[in-house]
Amino acid sequence: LNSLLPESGIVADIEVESISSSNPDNFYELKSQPIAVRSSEGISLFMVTHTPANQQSPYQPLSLPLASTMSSRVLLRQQLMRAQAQEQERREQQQQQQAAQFMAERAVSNPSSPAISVSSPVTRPTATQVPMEVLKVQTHLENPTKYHIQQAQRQQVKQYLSTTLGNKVATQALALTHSPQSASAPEQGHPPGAGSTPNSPMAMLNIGSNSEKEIDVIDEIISLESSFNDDMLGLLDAGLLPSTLPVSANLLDVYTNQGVSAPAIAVSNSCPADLTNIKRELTGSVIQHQSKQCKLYLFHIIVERRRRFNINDRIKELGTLIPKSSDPICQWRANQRLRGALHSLRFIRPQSSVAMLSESETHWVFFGGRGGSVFSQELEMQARQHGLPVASPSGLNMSKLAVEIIKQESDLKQGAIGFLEPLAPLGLASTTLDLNTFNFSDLDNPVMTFGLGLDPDPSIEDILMEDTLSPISASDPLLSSVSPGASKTSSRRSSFSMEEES
Amino acid sequence: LNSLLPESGIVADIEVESISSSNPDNFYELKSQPIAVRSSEGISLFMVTHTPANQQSPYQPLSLPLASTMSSRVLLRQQLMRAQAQEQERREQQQQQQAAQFMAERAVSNPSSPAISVSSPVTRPTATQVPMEVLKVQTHLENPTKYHIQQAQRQQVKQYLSTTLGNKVATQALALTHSPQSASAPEQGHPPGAGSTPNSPMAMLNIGSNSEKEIDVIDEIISLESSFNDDMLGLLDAGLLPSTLPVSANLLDVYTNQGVSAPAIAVSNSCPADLTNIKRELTGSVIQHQSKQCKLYLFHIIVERRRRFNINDRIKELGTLIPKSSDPICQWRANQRLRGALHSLRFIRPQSSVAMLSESETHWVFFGGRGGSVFSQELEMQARQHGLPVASPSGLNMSKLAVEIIKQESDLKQGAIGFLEPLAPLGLASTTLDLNTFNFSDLDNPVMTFGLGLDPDPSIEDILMEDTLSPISASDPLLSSVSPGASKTSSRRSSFSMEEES
DNA sequence: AGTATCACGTGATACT
DNA sequence: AGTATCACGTGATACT
Repeated sequence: LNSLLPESGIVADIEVESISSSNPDNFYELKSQPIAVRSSEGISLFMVTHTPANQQSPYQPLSLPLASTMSSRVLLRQQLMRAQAQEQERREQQQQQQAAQFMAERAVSNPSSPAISVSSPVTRPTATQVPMEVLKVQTHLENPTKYHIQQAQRQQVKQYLSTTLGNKVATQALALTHSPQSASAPEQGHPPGAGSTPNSPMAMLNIGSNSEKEIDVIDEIISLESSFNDDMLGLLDAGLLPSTLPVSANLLDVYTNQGVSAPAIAVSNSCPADLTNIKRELTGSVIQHQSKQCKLYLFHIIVERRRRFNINDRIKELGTLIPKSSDPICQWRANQRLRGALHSLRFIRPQSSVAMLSESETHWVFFGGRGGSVFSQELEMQARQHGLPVASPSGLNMSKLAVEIIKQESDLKQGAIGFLEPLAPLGLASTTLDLNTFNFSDLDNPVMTFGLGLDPDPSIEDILMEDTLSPISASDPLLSSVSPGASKTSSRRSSFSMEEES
Repeated sequence: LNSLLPESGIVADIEVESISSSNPDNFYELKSQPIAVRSSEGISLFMVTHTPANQQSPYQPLSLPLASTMSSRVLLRQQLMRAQAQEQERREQQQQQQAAQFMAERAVSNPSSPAISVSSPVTRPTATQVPMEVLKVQTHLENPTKYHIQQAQRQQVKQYLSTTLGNKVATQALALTHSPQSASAPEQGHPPGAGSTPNSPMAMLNIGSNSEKEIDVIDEIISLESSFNDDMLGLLDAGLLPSTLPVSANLLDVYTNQGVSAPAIAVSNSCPADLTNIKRELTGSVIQHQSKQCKLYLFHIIVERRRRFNINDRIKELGTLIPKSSDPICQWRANQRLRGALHSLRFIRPQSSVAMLSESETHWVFFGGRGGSVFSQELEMQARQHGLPVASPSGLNMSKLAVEIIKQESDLKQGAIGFLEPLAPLGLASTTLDLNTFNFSDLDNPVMTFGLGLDPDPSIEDILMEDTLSPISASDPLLSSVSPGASKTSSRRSSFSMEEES
């Protein structure tokens, strides 16, 4: 049985592939596969390893006559897809054999036997063969994308199938893919996603926790990963690389900001499993086609994918930091997350103008505080009581973030004057302002202004709800010619400054 | 002369094209053009307007035999490029004629006559023909991308050339492209970017300020924009569409958040000019090839482009809100901007745990404040003075963001207790804490804990400098097989929790 | 050459 | 059908 493990691991992967490929709302990685399967009879492009010295592209495009209008990466991709298709066909045959073998060996207690139907990609089995509970996903992501959910579904189906076909396969697949269910015992055979600490962020930390037990499984991982590498080719079938465990540990570090910070906040995780998965898909079948270009090509894809994940995870994390609106839909989109973060940062800290002011010649004292809050209301009231000049530009009302006090003389009278807490990170905080004892008349020639180009301060609720960022519509000038009959009326009011022309 | 204007506008555009295409570090839009020019002798694909009922793609791919492995959009793009190439050739001939005409009409006072060399794309003129001052860019973007700078360069070169060839062309080009120099009089003929309020954000508001004078120029814009539209085909050469000015006004509104907020902060502007430019490039030459698919195709490109710009602009804006590090390089990358924003938001507002706590059964009082600041130090000192239990988990020291006080009884003794300013936006602020009068012994059974899953609080300087986000390197597990001989030693220390297995 | 960044166009998909 | 969103792979490019 142990000798079958490498193959059985691949079989489990393929089974999920064939399930979801027959599913009408299937998944990203599949989009290239129907083409790839057919490409064996269509156009056939082979990679030329002795490329000419065309230095324009870093990937050194092939010099086939057809390639004059096609990029080198297109060729590389086609070639990868073709190799994948062949590999897929080969493994499908193997899998059918093996599925039959399993069925013969074990008495099948489950009447909806998934192992059979799954192995035939021609029919449309989907939900009828796999119980619906398996497709229910519990994730610790706050706003999971459909992408994420589908990935979780894939893994759950994978585990479900593996509990039927064999436990070793299951643990292998889960040790790779960060599934929270890897902590719950897979031997029980019940569909996952039922209980077992679903939302706990600690679930993420269980990755590879059982890895000591799965040396044989890790061997397969190594073979898949190192099949991608020229220099490790000699070790491919040996299965005794010593640096396996640190590699798995690193995979955790990467997605938790190296453990330095934020253990409780949603660890960046939108698609970490896919990185490994897709790499396996990309690399598992091209062992025999390795070259320098191919390596660069795959490296670039992986690196760029990682960059995207980093950015997206950070945007999602920003979404968790801004105050929640009543409508959860508002935080799903990246633009709205960023918008909320911008607003939150803006009314708390008066951004660049502070740094600018602190470096200027005149002595500025800047009181930060949120408009509408106790501080700014109090400051405004005191300012008015003392008859200070209050500049309130049109469109800006008194509920502003910042209150500036310009003192014409060089220094302030000693007292409890200083910067409020929000300015502390700028290194500008000295003492805490005590409103009870502070008196504006202690300053010589104070001048108080409001606004200074800061935002008006509607409630954060309004900011998140209203769409201040001009959703693309027919009134958009860029699209007005595309979608006719719009923006004729409402947008005319917005005037630009005509007074500028000299 | 007036009848020549539409052509001269195109000529100015082409001149910049040919300059930058001969420049080794040239520009994005050019990448497709060498192929397009050559495609007239290479593969020739024609668009079939009576597409079959292949409903898989929303763009209805063509049913050519070759198209089986190629996507519909690839075909659309190739066809667009081909049309562009033909248009380009036609305009180049026209331009050469016109340049000669201009040279014959006027005495050329400038010895480095750019009009001639520029019109021949074969040679390598670049900096020798155009004075270096023209290539110096002054932008109001705080962290301009190279993309932005090159765009500004293009426009400055465009204006420089137009001051030699004719003023009308200059004003037309600038009215389209948001250049800050549009306010300074282009008639003076000196290279732009010298003085004239370079960094003022008000410069952005001058877009289209001279538009009243340029009705004839706007005609050309209309013809370019509406050539993209089926329904406006009848008006194409008429040049009397009434809704022109609102469209230009809208273009401003779109990129200033509809004028509601943030007039002084860097208005989102990374590439607004390009939207118009590229659309002109895309559409100017495909007048005769319009169809439903083509419209959808271009619409999708524009919409997606806009989404990208929105996200990027917001990320850039976030970069202006976080405290400046001494090294300006740190803020250039999107990931670091987001990282800084995350950190800034995190230590000011204790994110979701606050909302969670406020809704819980037990009564929590939460004091926000930055670690190391006066408040938290003071709170810590007082807590220790009163012998309160202080929980300080390993790895977390006292300079933490949050200080929690759990009161076991239902309500607090009345006093000056409340939430600090940073929590006001959550609606949790009641009164201001006065440290001078507040006494911890006023609370019944207070328990003080630090941490609560909040970040350790290094200085913002450290956060921005250090790369806590695991830059992609050879030690990356995903890449370890690609780049051999790394991550053997250092990453082994990071352990995962082995205690989980039951 | 290794390790990144960015803008881009593309296909799939969601919500009216 | 109109108007969006997202993840993706790709080419160009930057910095060692």
